[in-house]
Amino acid sequence: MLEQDLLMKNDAATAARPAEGERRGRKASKETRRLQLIEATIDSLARRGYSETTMADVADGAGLSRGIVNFHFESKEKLLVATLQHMAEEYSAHWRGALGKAGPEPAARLAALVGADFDRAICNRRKLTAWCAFWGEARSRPTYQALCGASDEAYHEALTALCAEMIEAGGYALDARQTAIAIEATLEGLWLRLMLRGGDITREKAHDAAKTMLTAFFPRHFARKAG
Amino acid sequence: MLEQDLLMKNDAATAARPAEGERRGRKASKETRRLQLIEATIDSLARRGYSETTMADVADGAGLSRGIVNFHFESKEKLLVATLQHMAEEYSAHWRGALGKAGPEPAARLAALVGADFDRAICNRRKLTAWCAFWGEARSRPTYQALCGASDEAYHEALTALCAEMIEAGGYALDARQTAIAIEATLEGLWLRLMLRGGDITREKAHDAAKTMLTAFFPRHFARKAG
DNA sequence: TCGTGTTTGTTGAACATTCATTCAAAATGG
DNA sequence: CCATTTTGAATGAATGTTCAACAAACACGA
Repeated sequence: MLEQDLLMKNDAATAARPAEGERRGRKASKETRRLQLIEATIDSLARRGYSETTMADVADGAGLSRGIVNFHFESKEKLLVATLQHMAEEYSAHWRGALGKAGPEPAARLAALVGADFDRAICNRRKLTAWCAFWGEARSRPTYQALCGASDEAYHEALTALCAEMIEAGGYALDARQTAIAIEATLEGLWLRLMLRGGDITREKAHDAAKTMLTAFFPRHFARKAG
Repeated sequence: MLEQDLLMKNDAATAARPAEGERRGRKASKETRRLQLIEATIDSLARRGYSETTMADVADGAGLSRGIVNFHFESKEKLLVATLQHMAEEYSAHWRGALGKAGPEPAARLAALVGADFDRAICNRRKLTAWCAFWGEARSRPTYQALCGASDEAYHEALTALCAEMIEAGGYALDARQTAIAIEATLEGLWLRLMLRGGDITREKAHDAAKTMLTAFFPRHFARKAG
């Protein structure tokens, strides 16, 4: 309930905000400060992990005083929920944008969808670590689980539809749903690998592995090239 | 939710009870008690998550007093490291065992390796949740990162070698290393999905998705079948 | 078998620390 | 001058660790 209200507010503010008025009015200031604290929270999650992220560290990271977080967010729990919500919205907007820019060809759209996951803006150590921190706590916190799942719901639909198109167009002997699940799992798994051993594998190599898999599934649409 | 809680409770009860007629109370050997506490730790991680796992909860879960953990393990940190180590060793022994039982055929060995990941003994909610809890903290704790990575090192080697055999035998236009990375990522991603939305997908369906992916990579070795 | 001293394992309360939260007071801006 | 925002110290709760006391197993001589 409350999370939804916050979500609506964020969306409304973002949508209604003119390109000019950044710091005019109390509301804009308030939203700016909230974003600043959310960014500091992501920093802290990435630097210290979930269990060692403290209100004091977030406040320090934002260069503000200790009590400020409880003023803008009611509690630590709500700050973290807002942070996860922010990341989920950013992720969702990102792949939707990538899909919007792609042409009508299913193969190109699929490549765009997969490529979006490896964009610098989304796929960097800071964000991946924060995501993984939330995943680690998701099982025991229904709110996190719902937020992680909600954004993927639409993603799963879009990907399944694309796979179905590809299968029909190319005459592949594949099950669309299972193929979509496998692709999604591979993408998440590659994120996990990038997170757990950033030195071992680069973003580009992970993207290459993802493209290799796409080629394996849809050889008639994607050209095979050496890694 | 309710089912999950019940499942967790059952698991906890199992761990706290004398498993397989092992001796409890005073006569329990040092190693037995350590294992008992490690199991209670996995229970607590699965039930409450990493950040809310406390020494008191572990001790209660094991049916022992508060100070006992600091006697057998020096500190909370060392208890958690020992727990992760225990899980890593169990995982390693499991896939090595599966590989040992498989015949000499590369395809059968590959199927066995992949199938091991979806065995009940390894792939259950309790263990997956505990793994994910550690993953969430791994980035900010080098010790965890090393322990997570160490077990996968050998796995990666074995899988890459198998892929190379398959590629040569079947004349596939694939890069062994990249294929291995993609397969590993898919398996980990499927684990993650099972963890994050256990109600949405079953262990069997995840295994099917993995087999679908194997078939896509090596169509001449694995028969294509629906479902 | 018994008695006795020693080692080992266990308990639970006390302690110190960390941390989220509260709030009165101060600062800021319209 | 009023409403809003920010500060920072105080507060109280939670939690990891320590430790003195206690109990069980053990060793060993009689």
